[in-house]
Amino acid sequence: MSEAANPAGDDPEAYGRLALTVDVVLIGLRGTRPAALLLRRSEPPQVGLWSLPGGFVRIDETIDAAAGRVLREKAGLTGLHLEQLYTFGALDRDPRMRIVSVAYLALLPERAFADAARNGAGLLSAIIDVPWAGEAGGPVVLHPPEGSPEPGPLPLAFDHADILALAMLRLRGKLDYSAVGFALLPERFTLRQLQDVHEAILGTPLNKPAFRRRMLDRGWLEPTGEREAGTSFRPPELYRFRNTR
Amino acid sequence: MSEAANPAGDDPEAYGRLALTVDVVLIGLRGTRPAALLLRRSEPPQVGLWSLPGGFVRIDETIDAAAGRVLREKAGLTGLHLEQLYTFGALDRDPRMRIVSVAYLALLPERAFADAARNGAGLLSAIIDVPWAGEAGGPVVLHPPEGSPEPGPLPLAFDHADILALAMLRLRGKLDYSAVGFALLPERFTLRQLQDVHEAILGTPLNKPAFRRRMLDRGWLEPTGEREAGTSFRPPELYRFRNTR
DNA sequence: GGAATAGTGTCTTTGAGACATTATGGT
DNA sequence: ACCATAATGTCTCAAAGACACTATTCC
Repeated sequence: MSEAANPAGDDPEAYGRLALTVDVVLIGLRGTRPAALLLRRSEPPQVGLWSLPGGFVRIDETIDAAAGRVLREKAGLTGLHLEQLYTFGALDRDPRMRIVSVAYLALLPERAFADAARNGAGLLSAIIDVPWAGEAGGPVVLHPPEGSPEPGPLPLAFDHADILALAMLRLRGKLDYSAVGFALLPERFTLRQLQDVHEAILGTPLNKPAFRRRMLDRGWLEPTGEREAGTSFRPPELYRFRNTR
Repeated sequence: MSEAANPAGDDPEAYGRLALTVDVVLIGLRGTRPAALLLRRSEPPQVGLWSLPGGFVRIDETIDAAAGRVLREKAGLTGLHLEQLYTFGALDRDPRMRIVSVAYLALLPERAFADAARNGAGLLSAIIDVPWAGEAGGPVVLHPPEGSPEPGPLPLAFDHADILALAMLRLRGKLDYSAVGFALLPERFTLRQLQDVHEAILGTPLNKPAFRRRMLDRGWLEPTGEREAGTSFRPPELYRFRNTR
């Protein structure tokens, strides 16, 4: 901020205590559907509801670093696509105290997603159902994975449903002008897998030839010359994401 | 955030003191070029550099409300397009203390922009030159208005050049899939004015028939039936922005 | 050879750019 | 009548959708 006066002079303490946290939306794919990793709250408030992993921002770390730390501590993951989403600052978003939270989006390739769901301290994966035909991006509905004890849609704590909805919207919006799609795939992948990722996030089927043309014309894809093994049909070529820049 | 443990329990004070502010990028048009409203710093640190108007977020107001208050107190403006941009949290962005700042973008129609430049406490308008051919959006250069004492590019304080550059980038990105362009125009305007706005922000000339087709097909424009007065040629029709939703 | 999916060729449709032409108010 | 700009018609071109067809591997 940029007061002409010294901000240490007009004392910020006069404004009262305010805490800053980060909340991280971990998104990956469960087969052909988008999924998120969540924690089930075991303490009040909002016991039993599901929430995003998060933590306080320390005085000696950047907010980006805090998000990275949460990802490491809560999910045991590192080196992933991590981007800032939006900052949520409603007065009553947490009943305990005034908390402003910077939301982040983390994208997990299938392998990391499965690892985190297995090893992460209490992280559970839930299918994300986004019944959104229009641009608005309606309320997000979470379904527990197959064979889970809880049947219905999972209720989210605090304003985390808003955060998750925004994450999906952002993801959808950036999908075809940026390289986010690759962050959900392993290092080598087929064009069909890439198209599956796009279809899962957009929630709509895509035209195959047009999709191939677009992707190949982007110049982001590098053929490896190898082909996928273990198929009972013509094995597709494996591509690699070429990081221009 | 969403600790299973109570966040009041694992004490945020253990993490040290951290201040939260908002900084507002006020953007308008100076004739046919984008311009920003800035303050000249008169106290250390960074005396003489130019900065964005900003202020602390109070314990009892949302961050959106804080941005609105800054706009009102510093520029005497209200009821404008105001949207959150990004949150900046580098450790050394302010030498006095650890400050995390939520940046906002405010769009001013020509009239409000001129009023604020005249009446706002010390606000000065500067032409924004964005030498950005590619998507990256290079460093922003600020030129003082015509006939100003200072000649060269204006230096910005703290990380405000980054914030301004991001604001321009966001504006450019949202220009043709959202209605932000109208926020820089008066209530009634001609298609030529709208095209001028787009050209100023994109920094490139546009094709007239194509632009008209696109805008009219969007369904956002409502002809008023009136025409601009005082022209020495065929007077253009005035349109109004139709707020669907 | 059959099954199944990979990968491509081509026609059509849509939307944008280019450019010229017509329209209209003031002087 | 002339000027200046508004507003539109039309041709071309680029990109996407639709759909059919060929290619390749395993069995």
